[in-house]
Amino acid sequence: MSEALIKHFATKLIAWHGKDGRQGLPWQSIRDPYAVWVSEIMLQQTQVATVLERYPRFMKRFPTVKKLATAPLDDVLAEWAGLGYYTRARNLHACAKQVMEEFGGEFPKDPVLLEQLKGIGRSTAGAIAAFAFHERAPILDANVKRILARLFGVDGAIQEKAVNDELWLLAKTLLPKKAPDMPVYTQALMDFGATWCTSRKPICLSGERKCPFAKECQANLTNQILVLPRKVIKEKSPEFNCDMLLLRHGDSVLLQRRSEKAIWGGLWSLPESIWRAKEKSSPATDNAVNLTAKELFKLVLPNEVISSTSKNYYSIERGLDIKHVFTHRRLWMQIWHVSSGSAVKFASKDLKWVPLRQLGQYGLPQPIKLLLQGLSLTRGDDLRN
DNA sequence: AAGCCGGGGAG
DNA sequence: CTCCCAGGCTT
Repeated sequence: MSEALIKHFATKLIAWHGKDGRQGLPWQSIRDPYAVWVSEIMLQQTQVATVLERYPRFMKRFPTVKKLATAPLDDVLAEWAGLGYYTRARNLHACAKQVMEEFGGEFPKDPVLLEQLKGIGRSTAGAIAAFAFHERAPILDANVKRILARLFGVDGAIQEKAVNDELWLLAKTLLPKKAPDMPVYTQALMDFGATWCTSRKPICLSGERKCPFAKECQANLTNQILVLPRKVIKEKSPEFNCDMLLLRHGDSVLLQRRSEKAIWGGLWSLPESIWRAKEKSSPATDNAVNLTAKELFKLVLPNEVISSTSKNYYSIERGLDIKHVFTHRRLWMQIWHVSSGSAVKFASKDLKWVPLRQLGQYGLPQPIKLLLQGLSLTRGDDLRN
């Protein structure tokens, strides 16, 4: 039965980690709760290689929870730009304020209290409690779900509440008895899932190494390694078109702050039309798109007209067609280059002329950042002609 | 329970 | 291309 496995799991896993776990990741040696917290949030749904680049930068810019709490949100978003899931950055900022105001600047060690903070769910609370405070709190991220579903043959879709509850109970049951083992145990779980018990090419199927749980793993014994954890299939993500205005005057480009509720929430981007269900490309629809671009122009600059004859003239021409893939959507962005003879002033604080060389100070969506970087490289081209 | 939110790497 | 991920929040 699995009784023996339950009893010895933590010990065996820690032994595995000593030999084959990942070593030397910068956040592994850290016990400062603030630093642990930042690493846990940044690592959510984000690749280790990416975090290796961005984590030291973030910590250098915001070395303490107080520095983060008192920084302008725009600075935090700018530092977060390119990492995705920007709600994390806004919650990070809000959580820092919470810690300053409600907890006197010190993170609580109780996972139940941690979970009350913005952006910290049950699993992240467990990770922070384990790493920073040696609390016997379980985690249940995608790695752990996969490991447990395979080892104990947990069938049924993991997004079902009953299955999820079962996995949480397992995670809690398997915790090491000694609190001081919590950091290495928690790290071992993540490492084992990330490097050995992987989703597509687990070590037990490649045959290169011998899994320490091979003789006890239910999925292995019943030849269901690639079937578990089971999940419901999601349908193909819908496709959209939209138009974007690349409005330039001299070395500056017009940026618009995005709504916090929208995708890329709170970031600075180009003025953008509504998203339309993707139409087939044809000369006729090309004209329709052009109309949308002109309406968009009218929305941004209600008192101006696109004309090459007036004194402060505007010209419009079709630019790049950029495809961008989200988790649940695919978007084709049609860029429209508009050049103007003068820099119109805007009353709205969400519209702003920004010199190309200052773009680094703004949080931009990744595809827009790349587009504007390309623009900077070819700076000197006169788009007005 | 299902939808929403990014980005990059693996296969 | 598709699938995956150190999830959490909203509906």
